[in-house]
Amino acid sequence: MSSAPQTMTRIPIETTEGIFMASYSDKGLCRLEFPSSKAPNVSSETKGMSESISIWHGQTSQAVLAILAGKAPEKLPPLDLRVGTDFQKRVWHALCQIAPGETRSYAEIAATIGKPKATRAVGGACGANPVPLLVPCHRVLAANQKIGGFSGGLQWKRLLLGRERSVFTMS
DNA sequence: CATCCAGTATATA
DNA sequence: TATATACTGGATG
Repeated sequence: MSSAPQTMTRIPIETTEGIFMASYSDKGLCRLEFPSSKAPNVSSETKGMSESISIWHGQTSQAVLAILAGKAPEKLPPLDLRVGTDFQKRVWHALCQIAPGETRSYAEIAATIGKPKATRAVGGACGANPVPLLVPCHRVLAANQKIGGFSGGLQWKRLLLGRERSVFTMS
């Protein structure tokens, strides 16, 4: 597959923690980004937006806000996860099974997908997760409930876990 | 707590 | 194909 010009629509999501950026393709939510900076402009031009994307964005916004509040999202938009190996998809799917307030270890996730030794690979899959929050990669702690690391910024992991009243150990 | 080694998947050259 | 890397885990000092 070589360069497929996808019509990506980027729409900001305003939250109490900042402006998230949601990218949609014609298949669904393709990527979700943490607030990069102060996000000065919030154009949110809904001109060339299709109806589908408008609906998806509503669901995404609701889901993000719910998660930031420490609750489980009621509904999720279709995720366009064509990018990603079978292994990664298995990992992401396993992450979605973690209930709010619950935490799992990378070893547990690895065992769940049938690769109990691929703990490190699981970490890599989490880091490659294009849709954080919706796929609760932040609920995955290292062994012994250590906070571990987080590609999007350790700060987010701590914040989200705190929102869900999850307990974790400092490394 | 700091270091080192083990075993797996992915990215890049 | 070879090498480096990753949101690890376990053993060791």
